[in-house]
Amino acid sequence: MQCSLARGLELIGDWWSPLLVRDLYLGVTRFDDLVEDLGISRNLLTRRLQALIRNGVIERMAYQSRPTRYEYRLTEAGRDLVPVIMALTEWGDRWAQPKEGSPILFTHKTCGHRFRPQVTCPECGEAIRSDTVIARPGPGGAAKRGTMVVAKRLRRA
Amino acid sequence: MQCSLARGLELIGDWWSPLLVRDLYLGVTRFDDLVEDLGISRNLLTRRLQALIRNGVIERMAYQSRPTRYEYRLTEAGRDLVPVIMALTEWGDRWAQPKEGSPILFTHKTCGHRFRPQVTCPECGEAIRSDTVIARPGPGGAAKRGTMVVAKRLRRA
DNA sequence: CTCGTTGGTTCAATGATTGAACTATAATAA
DNA sequence: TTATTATAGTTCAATCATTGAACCAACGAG
Repeated sequence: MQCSLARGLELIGDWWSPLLVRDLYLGVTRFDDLVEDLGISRNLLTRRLQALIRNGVIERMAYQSRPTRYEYRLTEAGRDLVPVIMALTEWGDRWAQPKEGSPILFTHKTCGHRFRPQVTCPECGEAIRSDTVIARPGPGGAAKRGTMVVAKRLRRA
Repeated sequence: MQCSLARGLELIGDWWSPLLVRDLYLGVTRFDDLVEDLGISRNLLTRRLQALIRNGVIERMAYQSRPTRYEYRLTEAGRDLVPVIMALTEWGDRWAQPKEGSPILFTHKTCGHRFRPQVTCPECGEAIRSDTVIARPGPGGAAKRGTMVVAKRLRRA
């Protein structure tokens, strides 16, 4: 597919990948811990980890030898994905919150405040909303699968 | 599952839902247009749309009668998801870009600038990074499926 | 020399997804 | 009148992904 979203989803667009990235970020980095934490079946975990490695989001490293044991780490691309996942978590928190309250809270080291992640425009610093953004086709925009109708419509608008 | 991310993913955590939300946002709102644009099979589109309606992300509205024809619209929850999807698109653009360049560009109506969506801390306005955030369990944090190990680890840290 | 720990693999059963063909309603054109 | 087109789906068989449970292998500790 042509669009950045679809290509992003090709890398991490299944049910488990975002949860795996979150767990690795939070320090749950070993096979058996991931199985226990997420309740994912072991063979699927193997496949998902391999796919994420292929896609450059995580890497597998030995943390000891004799016997060799491995853990999984986020790559730069993986770490770069973490804020996006936090924004999604925040959305989940707003629209699908359990009665007990937020299961997770974020604190920003830099400023020391507890905060809720927000997607903003870096030019003016304001939070963006669906009705304050105009989307237009870029140099790579084409009418392929995933943007057949969208590409036409963006060009018209 | 307990965590906000997992509950968010329960609402839109499959391959097609983010693409559907994006298309609805961009004005591709009709069944046949969605099929054409995304190349999704028709029966699956039916099921995904129904699921998104059940989950409160979109709604189905007649846009004409004789014959009655329907289109799909984002609800408030759906519109609130759009910035998150833009952030994910931006990530896809950074890490899985095609040689042709960005397929899509965003302009902020409010300030008039072309921009790349960024996830920030609203307290200090800075972009957040995986290493400048501390995650801690909130009032609803519990050691259930999806946070078995994570909950323990967060409490310790 | 057996047990526990870690990091997997294998396999059968189930569920999701695909692709193609088909249906229904009404407006419009010949 | 009848044929055609547009929209919004449904149905069905085949394939693919996911689940759950059991099994395997390397090594260290008791």
